[in-house]
Amino acid sequence: MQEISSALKQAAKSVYETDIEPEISRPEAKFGDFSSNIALKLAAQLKKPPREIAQALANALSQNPNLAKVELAGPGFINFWLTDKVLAESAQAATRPAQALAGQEILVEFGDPNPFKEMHIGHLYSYIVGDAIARLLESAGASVRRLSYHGDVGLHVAKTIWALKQASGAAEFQLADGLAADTMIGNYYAKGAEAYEQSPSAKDEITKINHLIYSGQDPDIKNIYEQGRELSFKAFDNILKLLDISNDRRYLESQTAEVGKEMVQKNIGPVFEESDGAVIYPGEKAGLHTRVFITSQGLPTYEAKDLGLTSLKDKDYPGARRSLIITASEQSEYFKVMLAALAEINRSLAEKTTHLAHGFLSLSTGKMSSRTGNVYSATNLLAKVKERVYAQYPDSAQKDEIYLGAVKYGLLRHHLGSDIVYDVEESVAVEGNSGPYLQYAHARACSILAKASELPAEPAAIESYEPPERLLARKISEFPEVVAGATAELAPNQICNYLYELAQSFNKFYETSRIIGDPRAGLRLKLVESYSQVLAGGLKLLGISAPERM
RNA sequence: GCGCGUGUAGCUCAGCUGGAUAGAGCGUCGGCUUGCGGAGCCGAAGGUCGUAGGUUCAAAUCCUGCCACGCGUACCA
Repeated sequence: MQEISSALKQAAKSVYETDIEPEISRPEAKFGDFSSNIALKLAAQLKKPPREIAQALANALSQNPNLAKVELAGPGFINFWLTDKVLAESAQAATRPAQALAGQEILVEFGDPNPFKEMHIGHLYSYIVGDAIARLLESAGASVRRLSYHGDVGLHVAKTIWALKQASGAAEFQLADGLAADTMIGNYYAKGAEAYEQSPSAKDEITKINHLIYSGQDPDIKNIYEQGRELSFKAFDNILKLLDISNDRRYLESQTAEVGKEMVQKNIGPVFEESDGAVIYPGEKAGLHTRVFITSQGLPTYEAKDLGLTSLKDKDYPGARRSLIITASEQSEYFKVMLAALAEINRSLAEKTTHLAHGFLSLSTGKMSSRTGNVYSATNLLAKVKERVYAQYPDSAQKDEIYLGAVKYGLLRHHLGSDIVYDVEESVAVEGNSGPYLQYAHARACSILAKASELPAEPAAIESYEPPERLLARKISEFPEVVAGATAELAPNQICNYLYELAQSFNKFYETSRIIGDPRAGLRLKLVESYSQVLAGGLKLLGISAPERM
């Protein structure tokens, strides 16, 4: 691809004395392996018919030994066919990802559930998509630091602690294990939140607890708080371990408050303004919202704290080239304001920081009500899918890989910005575009390879492909480009699309091409091998396992 | 009101840095199996790409207006 591009560039230069960066694309199979619209682009500039230009450029490339055929088509496209030999080589090499980000340190913040509350499905989505993006960056050679940020202060904490005090204190936490710990915390929060709404006396007590948490004066509260926070994080760890998602460092809101407040106060005048006793950033001057950074009571808001967080990250990772923050899209506007303020304080830090918004996740059945904290929890969703998969695969040793793959793929296959309506049945359906479908596709290929390995090796020296073989080889060879594109655009769903198409290509090939025992077994086995490696590699980028049987 | 996002087949979604006849899954209808895992393959029906304009050789894709839905809009996070 690179080679065709530079050859075209050369040709344009020598024939027409013009500099242009040719666009090469992957057209439908009938239009060749690669295609360029360069002649159409040049037509206006050179004031010549596009087909004439295309013909001249095609002639210049027709002698290239790696190309089997160069043709004109349509209004002036140039279509290229690789020789089967070159195609075979590129399919073989497809499993090696390009190291475009080698040596770069990149920070990725995602997940961000709050302790003293249950992790809900929005956090689950954020974790899964953030992890996939981190994996993409890692595959390109980057050193990724997975970070998260947690609201460990505030009214929600007081509500949970109030409910804990009503029960027997944090001691009960000790009893819960695995995913149950998270559910238990959620239950306490729900009790506290309900009491806060329903009972004036409870509301007073909760407000009082909130102050005591800040002051740290009451040893009993302090004890419950510290234990509760630790156990909350343990509960999150249990979920993350299950999901095979790692987390390098947690930042806490209680750490960022002072740093952020200081940053704001130092910049009152040049950046921030005082208004009605509060300190604000006048975002309206730049078409953004004006937001409060320090309240009239002198407390830093989330805005100020997040400013502090960027500074903490910068101190901890001074060499980081980029810093991504992944959250739900409801925070998009807010982040623009925060980053605009940051740009005025520390331009280079703001420039390397990017906010990435994902859509809202809901379930095709069941509504969420966020009023009482009765949101749909991550553990509920996982349990539901697990139950469904366990019923379908009672004897499989891969039950857990299957249900986790179903959840991850079901979320990741969507475009990042759009809202998702998650359908449990669809996500576990084995026929259709699902995680289990791809896992099955992989297991089937592995089973062929396992059988073949028991037989004597077949020679692979066949010079040319039959059509179904060629289509599969072509699809396999696209993998590195797809990964590069998905990484550049931070779009894991492009990997999903590709893998699904890849599996379809394989199934078509498989339908017509006998492998074991066929005279072409050697060549075909090589294809199956590359295919299963690429499929497994692609699934790995999504954080999905590729079982050899299921 | 203003800002951001979304609007593509009955349903769920790809495609959006302009390119060839707008794709897939589910669902519907029809076909394929004395064989490597049929969880598959082949075919049919199904589309004013929200809408009206504009730019262009070429628009689902870019620009503008309008409509619908979601989110945000100063002391919550």
